[in-house]
Amino acid sequence: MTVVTRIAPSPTGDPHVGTAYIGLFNYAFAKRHGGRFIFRLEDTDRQRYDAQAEARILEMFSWLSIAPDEGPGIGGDAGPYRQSERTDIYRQHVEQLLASGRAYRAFETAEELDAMRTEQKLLGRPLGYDGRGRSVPRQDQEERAAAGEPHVVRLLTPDDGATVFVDELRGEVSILNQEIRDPVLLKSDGYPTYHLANVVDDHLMGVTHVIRAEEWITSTPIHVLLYQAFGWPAPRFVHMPLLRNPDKSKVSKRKLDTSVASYREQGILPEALLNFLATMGWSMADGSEFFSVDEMVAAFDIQRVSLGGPVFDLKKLRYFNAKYLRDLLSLDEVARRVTPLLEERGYRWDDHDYLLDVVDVLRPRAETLVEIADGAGYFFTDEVRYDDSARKQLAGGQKYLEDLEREFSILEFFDYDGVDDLLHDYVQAQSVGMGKVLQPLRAALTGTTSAPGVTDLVTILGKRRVLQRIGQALSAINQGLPDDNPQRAADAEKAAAKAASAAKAASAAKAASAAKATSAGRAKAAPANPGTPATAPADETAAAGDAAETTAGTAPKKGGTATKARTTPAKRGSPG
RNA sequence: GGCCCCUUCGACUAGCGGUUUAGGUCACCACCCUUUCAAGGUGGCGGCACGGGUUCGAAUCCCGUAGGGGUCACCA
Repeated sequence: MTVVTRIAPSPTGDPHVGTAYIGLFNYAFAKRHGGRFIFRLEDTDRQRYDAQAEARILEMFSWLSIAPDEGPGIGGDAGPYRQSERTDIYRQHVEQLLASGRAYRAFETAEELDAMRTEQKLLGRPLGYDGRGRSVPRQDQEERAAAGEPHVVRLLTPDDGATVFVDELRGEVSILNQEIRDPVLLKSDGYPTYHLANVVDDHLMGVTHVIRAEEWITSTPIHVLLYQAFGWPAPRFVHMPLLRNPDKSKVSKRKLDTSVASYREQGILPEALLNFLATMGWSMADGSEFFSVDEMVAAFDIQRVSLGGPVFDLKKLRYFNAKYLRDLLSLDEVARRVTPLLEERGYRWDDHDYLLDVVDVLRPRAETLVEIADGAGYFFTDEVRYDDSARKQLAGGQKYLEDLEREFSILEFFDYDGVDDLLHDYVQAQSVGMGKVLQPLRAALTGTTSAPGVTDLVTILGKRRVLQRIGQALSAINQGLPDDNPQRAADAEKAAAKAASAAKAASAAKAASAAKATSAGRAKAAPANPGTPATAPADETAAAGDAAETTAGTAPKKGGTATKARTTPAKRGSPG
């Protein structure tokens, strides 16, 4: 018997992490046993139906590389795979149950059922359908149905005893039949309910293992009863623990971001999401925590699912993502994936090695693709904005910047070692701390004080841009560091506006208000340095690459940062 | 509330009667490295929900209690 599993989402909102989660385990189980994984659309709720959803869910699985073997738009022998296209099948099966007396037509209106529930609540009685429709004679049921009276079809369930099934992870689960209240099989709109469609389809599609979320556990007896009513063997059941919000309730978009597309937009990698999801309630026997889907499949054992509901922890997801970004994926791969994000921001470069250098120094400091792209600005545009800490450094670094401008301009070998030696020599000659000199330089180069190593920055940016930026910084210093902080400028603008409105009252205030507006305007109009997004200086990068030949084999410095050891064009040894 | 499921550090988990002074990871803290920020290294904090049994021996088995979750729709 070949194993067949399925993922059966309903096309409602955004593709959900829970769907990805259950899909992953169904996929892993099927593949581990050489079986098939089916995608089936449970679109029987016409009220909540979202026409976009099907394509988006499929797109999600495609992004995750969890490929169904059968499904809508994919094909397969057991189609159609949209339940809305199988209504005839369900109707036939309902007829069968009606004929055998295992189901009956019920004519209560929604209002009547509401009233029933209200009464039950009032009397403190157990909630649920009380089976009142059972007493309508079959003859009457058929006549009323034939006359076009709206109705549903309900499964006739036993009142006594219990229905037992085996959950592969929990063992026997037994539920008293009195808890099962003649569930609706066919709705008055002619569409089947989940229970009917699910059982009929799982049977017809040859599903051998139903792997679904724990929330289904209490309705499994309904399904078991249905299989019995049809005279079919039931599949095996596996109920996965429910993913949880931080407060332990089941994941919901009210309390957590449950949209896979949203994580994708945030720069989460599919590999990381999957790996993270895999560790929710499951672990590798050898204890490894980083593994691909293929590795998971190869080692998959459903019995290693743990039953406590795992909390979906954003921090850990981001950690996994960061791990993939800096260690598990190749530099080339990461570069390939940030490329569209950089292009979106209008950044251009014409030397692929330049991109690699940039990504190489940025990725250990980022947790998502978006963070890499967001932090890459100063590598692609000369419009450097100085933040508060940067201006502080600049203010005290004028002399060093002037010196370095001169030194760099006469530096012949503008590669990692050349720059590094120059910097060290200079700092030593000044007999000051490294930070004293390098922080102002970093600020001039990037506009921030938290950035990659200065030697890396200088080497990657290249001589021309380094000199240009130092020049820009020096003129900014000379102009008294005009305030180009966007936040501050905005604040100033706001203050000016406020002052302006206040000025209406008092003419005496007019002059002051005008002055303020002027200063705010100047601040706003004084970006540190005009400039357009520039192209990476390919020549300089290439020059650095050439020099790399001599140092390519250099072992990482002891105690040095990993970044420095393998980062720079020089060290990476990429001839332009 | 009835029924069902679950219960190891704040979070994810390893553990399936003795190899355990309960291991790993994230988070957090400290230190190291260090030109900033990261990364990395080292160390630390912190847990078997509780109570009974069974057993020579229990985190591991049983019962009870407590807690958490799910479910009680013509939604899935």
